[in-house]
Amino acid sequence: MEPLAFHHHDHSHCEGDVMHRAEALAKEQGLRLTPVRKRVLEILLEAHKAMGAYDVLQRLAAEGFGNQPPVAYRALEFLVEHGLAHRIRRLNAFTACMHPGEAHSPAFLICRQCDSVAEADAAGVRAALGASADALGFTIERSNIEALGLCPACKAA
Amino acid sequence: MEPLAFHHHDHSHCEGDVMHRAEALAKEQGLRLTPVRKRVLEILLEAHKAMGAYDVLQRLAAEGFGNQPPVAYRALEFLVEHGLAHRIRRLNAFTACMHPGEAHSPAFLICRQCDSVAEADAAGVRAALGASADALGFTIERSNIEALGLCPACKAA
DNA sequence: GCGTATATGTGATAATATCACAAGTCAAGG
DNA sequence: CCTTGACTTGTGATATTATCACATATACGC
Ligand SMILES: [Zn+2]
Ligand SMILES: [Zn+2]
Ligand SMILES: [Zn+2]
Ligand SMILES: [Zn+2]
Repeated sequence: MEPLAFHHHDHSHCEGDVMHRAEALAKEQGLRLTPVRKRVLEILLEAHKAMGAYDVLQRLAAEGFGNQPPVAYRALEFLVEHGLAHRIRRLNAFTACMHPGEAHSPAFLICRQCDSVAEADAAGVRAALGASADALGFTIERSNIEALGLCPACKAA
Repeated sequence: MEPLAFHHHDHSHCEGDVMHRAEALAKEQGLRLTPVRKRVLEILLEAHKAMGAYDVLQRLAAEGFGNQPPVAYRALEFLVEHGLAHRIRRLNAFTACMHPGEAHSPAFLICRQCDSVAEADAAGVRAALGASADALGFTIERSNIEALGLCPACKAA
């Protein structure tokens, strides 16, 4: 898992690459990556940052899709459900997954200055959390791990 | 840090105990634990689970306090700000801190069945998260760590 | 093609959160 | 005592986020 967000990279390439993997994944798992869903994923990838459902909706409406909230929420829900996007609760927002297919429950690093969001490796974090939960007899099914702070770029400035 | 929530305990005692510590803490730090703020903390302690701002507001209104959202939100914000309560983003809700004073950035274990919320020790989790962030040059200022799953009681049933 | 499950469009509404401004409280300092 | 300024609360309005209900359309298995 590479930490794309905080390093310079050919973004158009990363867009295409992730999109390509997402489509392959959908085919492989028999998911229906319909036009709306695909477009929402593209929008998230283009933005390369967390977007609110209504921001996404605005883009969709401008392109001739429905303009009611459920249109955006349903597509986003689908993407999150199938690991193609993530929900950032701290921001009431969504972001494309940069590592579709690689089973992961990432941690999110959110820059309070520039609003960029990076997926960090959370294997160690999950292990520690699991240990704490075990000690209490609690069984974890899902988890949200989000950190707010300053990204390298904003720290420099 | 004891995991109160998932074990039987004399709840009225725990209420009084935590409240007592919170008041001592407020005095010590020159915080103004006004009637509304104190009452909100009591309400959260009585409930012993996460409550939405509007649930709290309803209780306040019934007791003669203001009945507009800012009344609840301001008190809750104050409590969170000063470590007397926590915000559970996954639930859009708030819960009293069971360990006021003890500096901690806890992890929350949320039962999807009975909605109980426990604060788990997150020292190890924070360390792991910090390491992941360091590797990306990201500086963490705050973090939310929330896990959804089944508590011991609901697992048994 | 037909029937069924799934997906989308659309209007309405619910739930959550913030803004703006007036009025009240409180603790110094003069 | 009175003024002043910081903080707190009350209140109405509004913004933002999310879901419901139901009709229509599309895709898929047969
Ligand atoms: Zn991801
Ligand atoms: Zn930044
Ligand atoms: Zn706590
Ligand atoms: Zn439970």
